[in-house]
Amino acid sequence: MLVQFAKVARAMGNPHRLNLLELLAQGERSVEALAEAAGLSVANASQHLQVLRRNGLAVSRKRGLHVYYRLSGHEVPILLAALRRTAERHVEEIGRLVHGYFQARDALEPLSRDDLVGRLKEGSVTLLDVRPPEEFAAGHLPGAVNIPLKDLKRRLDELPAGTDIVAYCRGPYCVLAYEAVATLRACGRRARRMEDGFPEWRLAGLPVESAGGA
Amino acid sequence: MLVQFAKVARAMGNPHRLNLLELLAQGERSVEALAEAAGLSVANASQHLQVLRRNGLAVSRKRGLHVYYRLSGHEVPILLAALRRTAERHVEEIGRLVHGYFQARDALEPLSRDDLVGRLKEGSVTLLDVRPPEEFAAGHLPGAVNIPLKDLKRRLDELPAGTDIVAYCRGPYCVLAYEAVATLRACGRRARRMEDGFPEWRLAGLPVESAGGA
DNA sequence: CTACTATTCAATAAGTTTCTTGAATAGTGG
DNA sequence: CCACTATTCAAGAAACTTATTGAATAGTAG
Repeated sequence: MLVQFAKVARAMGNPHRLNLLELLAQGERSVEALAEAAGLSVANASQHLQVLRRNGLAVSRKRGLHVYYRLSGHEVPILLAALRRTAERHVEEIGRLVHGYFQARDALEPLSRDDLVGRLKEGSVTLLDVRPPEEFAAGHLPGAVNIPLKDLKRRLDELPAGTDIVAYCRGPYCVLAYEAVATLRACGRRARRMEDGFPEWRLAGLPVESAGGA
Repeated sequence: MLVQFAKVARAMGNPHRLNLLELLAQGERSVEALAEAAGLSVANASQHLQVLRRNGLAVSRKRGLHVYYRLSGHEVPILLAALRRTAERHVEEIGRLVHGYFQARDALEPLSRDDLVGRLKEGSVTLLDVRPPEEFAAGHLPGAVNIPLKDLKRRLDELPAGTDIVAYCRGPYCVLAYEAVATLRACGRRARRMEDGFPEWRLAGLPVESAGGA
């Protein structure tokens, strides 16, 4: 029994595979797209993905030429979150990183999911998704505007002037939203970041919109 | 960042270390005791424990000649539980085991923690802890009687005759309570098992009694 | 100070993981 | 059926993990 559990843990015990899992948490993608996004050779990405599949963390389906991978179920992001939380709390090396780089930016007034839901109902905020368009297309928060971080300065006028802006990205270890809020404030806008990212939102069972219409 | 997370995952990626973690979830213990319980040489156990410590999963303190290890915090059992749940759901090999050996025994009427709390208030059950005395001493459910599985037949008369017996052990993957219920029923007693074990009970913040008086 | 114990350290041999490379497979469009 | 593409497979070199051994360290009791 423990041997099997250890195999699953070991499947997560490689940074590239963790990276692939976080990418898969954004939605289904082909091997090629994943390899590209993770900065791996296709053969290598394929091998890592097979490890994830063999250990029940991901599943794949073939559609035409492409093989699409996705996470095998809801438990996987929960497991990833538990791993993050444990690692964060206990490894000093990580502790220093989190409380240096990230906590320095905590002044950016994180807004919890619940608070955000309330403010969206009031209509008092503009929701900004700063992830790349592919990820936005795969799924996003209802009503969100997509401006990838790198285009933000250029496309600033697409954001209504009067309202507060709430930015979100991939999750607690993604820096996109932090950068976006910093940028927006530098441009004189009132901006905050959402505490979590898209995967956590979906995980919480909250409504999601996607490009395909579904 | 991902590199650090991967290290933590990898620290759990060995069956002996998972076993040590489950033992540590029972309470603090010396290297020697852990080595003995896990069936490892002392040097080997020491090395595995150091891996756990280096990755923030366990901490140690020296008291006299002995070094005592324990889990580093609440997040660790949560992480272990998440790992179990994921592995259980998705690895077919485990699936077969769970639905063979364990589910065959599911007729042993598992009682949830909440139901148990209710029945304890009514006073309609005898609570039986079938773990070894050391683990019982380190902490147990309030009011529980400790009869290790191997002594159960011999000490049957210590259990009051009229009431239902609810047996518990180390947790969902521990077989002690299953065996105990089977044994008790074979002896004509009305017995059920508690769904989880002692670590889960403590994790849920429910009251715990221990030998030292604390 | 000496004998003794619990734990850790260091070295090594066997096994596993990882990345790279190039070839094999399977599905598509003409 | 052919050329083409996406993915997987296979083999090999380098880097890591693991269990075992025996020696080193640090604390206790006499």
